[in-house]
Amino acid sequence: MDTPQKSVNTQIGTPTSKSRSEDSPLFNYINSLSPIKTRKSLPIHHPFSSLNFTSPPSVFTSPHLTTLHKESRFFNTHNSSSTPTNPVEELATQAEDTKDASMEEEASIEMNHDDIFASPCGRDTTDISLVPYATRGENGSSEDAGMELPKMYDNVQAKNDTPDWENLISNTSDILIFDARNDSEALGCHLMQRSSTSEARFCTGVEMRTRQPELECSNAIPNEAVSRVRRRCLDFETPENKEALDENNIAACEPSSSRCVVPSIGLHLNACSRNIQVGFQSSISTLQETLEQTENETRENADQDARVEPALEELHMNSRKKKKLKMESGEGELCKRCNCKKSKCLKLYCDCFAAGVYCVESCSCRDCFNKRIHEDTVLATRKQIESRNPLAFAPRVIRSSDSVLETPDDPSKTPVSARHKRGCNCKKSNCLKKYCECYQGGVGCSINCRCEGCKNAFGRKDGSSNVDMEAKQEEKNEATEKSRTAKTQQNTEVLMSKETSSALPTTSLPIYRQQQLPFSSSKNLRPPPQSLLVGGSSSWIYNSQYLRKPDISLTQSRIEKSFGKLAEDRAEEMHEILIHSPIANIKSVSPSGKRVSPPHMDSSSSGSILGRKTGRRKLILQSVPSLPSLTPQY
DNA sequence: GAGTTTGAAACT
DNA sequence: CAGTTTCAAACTC
Repeated sequence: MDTPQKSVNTQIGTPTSKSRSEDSPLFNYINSLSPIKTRKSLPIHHPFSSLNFTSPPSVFTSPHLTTLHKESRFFNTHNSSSTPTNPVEELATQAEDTKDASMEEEASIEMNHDDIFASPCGRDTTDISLVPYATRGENGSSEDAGMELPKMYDNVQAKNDTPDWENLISNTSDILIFDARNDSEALGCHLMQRSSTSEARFCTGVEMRTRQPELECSNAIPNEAVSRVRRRCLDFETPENKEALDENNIAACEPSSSRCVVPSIGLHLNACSRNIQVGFQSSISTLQETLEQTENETRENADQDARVEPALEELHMNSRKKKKLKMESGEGELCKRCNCKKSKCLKLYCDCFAAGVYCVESCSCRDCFNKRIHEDTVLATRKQIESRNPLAFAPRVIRSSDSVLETPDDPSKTPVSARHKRGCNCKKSNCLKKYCECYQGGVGCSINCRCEGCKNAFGRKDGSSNVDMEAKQEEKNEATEKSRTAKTQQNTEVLMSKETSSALPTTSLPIYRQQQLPFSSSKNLRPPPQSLLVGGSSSWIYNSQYLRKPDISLTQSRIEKSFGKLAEDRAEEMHEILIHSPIANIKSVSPSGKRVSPPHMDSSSSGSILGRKTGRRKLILQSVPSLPSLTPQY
């Protein structure tokens, strides 16, 4: 199948240089003398041909191979940049801010594994927060199932990149036509690639191919640009910064820093979102021009969001009044501040700890051990808690249609787009106050809940949810969806750039699964502000005030929304990995059974999920063997 | 800001 | 597994 493509690629790969030389009498003469010389030039003219030949479209390619392939691809690409006639390289050059950036790319790429496996807190902020705790267990054991995720990322990414290059070659003409008007555009396209890549990450091989047309633009730019973006995201995670952060054991919400995140299984957007925000902010500065192009649309989206928001906003009005005070003090809700007195911030009582982040100076906790200096203690404690409940640090709120799959046999299940995984146990609050985790998470109660007198505004346990509100939201969603679809057709580039914004975080989150945006793409349902954040108590990060920011901040909010979804997905993924991995034997249900209801555990639901996401799930389980880390653990 | 309420988390 | 205790956030005044 690839053969014809190869030949075509070979033909169109270097049209200009070839035509010149081959037409020259000198060439003919040389050719007659020594064909070897002619061949010798081929690698130069077809720097990507070999890549094309080695492209393994198979989804089930060994991760090892794909990883290696990816690396080799990168270096090939990098080497190819020395070929001055390479149009790709020209575009890459355009996309380069500095030459140093390109040099950093190698480090960036190579840092991936490092970031994933090695660093605990600091350098990792973005990545490690999403790395399963098991991934870097204290002994660095690779037996943990969590290890699979980073590899999966590499695997899939490599698989994705490969088709990109295939496409790149096959669409050389497009490359030549493509004219990135500026760096931002180029990067934007690249980011688009990242987005598409990330989306395709969970597609089957066939799906990935079908998506390729969307990648044409990105094909015009080598992965260096992408890597550079990633690198930029990691700029905040340099050892220097980490040192600085670690010294004070804070990171928190200072704009220039990232909050230290406890490496964990948890998907704690409390930290992640912030990290993403910080990291992406850097990228945004580079992509500002691109974003300006999308600003109008972004504002429109903001308006759309605003239209959905009020109903939900009311529900949180009271709490916002108080939170506003925090916001005014500059802290806001982007970072959680705990107030623990007795738990030493080493129990799930502590929001910071539960969110997988270290406490910060602004916390009011006492005898806090949830600090980097006590990393060992923190990790040990986390491990202990996870041994008791593997999902202890997993998001509590599961959003999107997955929720339907959680309890497919539940007729009373409300169409709310998210569910609390374990369900609440409210007795007196009627699930109308933030005591209720469901309500706090902005989701309706479900059959998993054991609440009494449920009046959850987001959906009652008995199914008599706030249908009107949801129906309206659904209508708005559909309308928004249609309008966006139209916009997409009108201006694919811009939209892709926007989507890219959402996808970018995952570029610096190597192991993250990425799907559709939680509420913007497939469903524009604006979640309750707090529900945007999975991870229970961390939800509040997404306050509407933050989300309401138009321009770039809004884009960032989309990132965070995306991340919320990612976190959920990741949690599910972890969940499944837990199910299918050796540690699945760990009791995934709490002793009482009331805290940890494993909605995915039952055969029907898990089967449904697997059925729906069979491709990637099986890919996770089957194509990613337990391989030792390629990089040092520290 | 102090005190109360609440329900999750932890413990027995 | 059920009941109890502990805990900190949410809430009220």
